[in-house]
Amino acid sequence: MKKLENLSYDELLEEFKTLLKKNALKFTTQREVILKTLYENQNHFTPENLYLLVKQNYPDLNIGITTVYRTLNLLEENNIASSISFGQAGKKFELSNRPHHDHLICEKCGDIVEFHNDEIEQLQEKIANIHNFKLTDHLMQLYGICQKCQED
Amino acid sequence: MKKLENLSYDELLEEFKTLLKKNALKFTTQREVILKTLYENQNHFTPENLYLLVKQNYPDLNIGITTVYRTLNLLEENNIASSISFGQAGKKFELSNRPHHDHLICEKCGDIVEFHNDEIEQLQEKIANIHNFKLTDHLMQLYGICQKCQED
DNA sequence: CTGTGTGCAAACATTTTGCAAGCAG
DNA sequence: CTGCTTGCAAAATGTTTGCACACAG
Repeated sequence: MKKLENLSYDELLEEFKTLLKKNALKFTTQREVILKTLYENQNHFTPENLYLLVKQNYPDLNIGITTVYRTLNLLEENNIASSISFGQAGKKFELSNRPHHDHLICEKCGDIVEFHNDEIEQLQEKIANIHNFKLTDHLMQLYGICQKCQED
Repeated sequence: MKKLENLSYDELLEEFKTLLKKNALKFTTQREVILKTLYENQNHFTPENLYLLVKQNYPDLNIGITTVYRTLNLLEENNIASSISFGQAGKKFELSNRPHHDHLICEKCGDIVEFHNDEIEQLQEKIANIHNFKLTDHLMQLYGICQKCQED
């Protein structure tokens, strides 16, 4: 699997075009706009949110939410985007070009600190191997009280 | 928050009854049967799966899936059960009386393997310390493809 | 030109809500 | 008795599919 971390928009776009060509799929305005919107707003989007933002930013392009779903699934299947599940609240998607990180979350003030720890990631691989899983992703969130809130 | 790890069924039931009494809620056959079925099948259930199993095990009790949803939410709100999200595939629930563990989840078939790794938990503590957080909890889910699905 | 992509509406799947009847306390 | 609880049906929510027209290659 190709590593997409830290790609610029143009590089990401090339990646997307290559993938489309390889599968005899077509490069359309809708697909381009969705990728661009995801890139320009380094955020986690629900399909609905993304749909509304695209509609707002490109009012002349009469995009349908169906296309947003189809494109997000296409991007995810090809590892250009990834999603996190939220129960019946649905999924949130983000591009795969950001460096990997996990979250340390303060339960009192909601502050989020990003961190990365290779040692843990290696142990996670090891655990997956033991169970014969091919690891594709992980979610690690540590909950606690930050220093500031401990002092209050 | 009360610690429910390793409680027997009777203790769990007492916990549940106390909770119901405290909130002027009623102890019904349906609620008892749902708790019991969760306990006797130390498994992760979707509401649908649990509903079908209860129907099968108690054919005389004409239970509705609505009640299963309502009871699972009640149990979760009161920390007697907890759930994991699966995008549009919904949630899976398990009782909270079991020793701490994390989850390895197959993205294709939804199968869940439990694991526990002290080394990782110690590293998590260390990370929290570096950022001056007092750790209270964590969520760690590894996503991958299980051996069976890799073969397909 | 050919066949993929699109938007729309309808279908689906999962979960929640409104309601009248049932039953625990 | 009182009012919480239940099952049913309908609604709500989120996502996918069928179709005829549009358009990229």
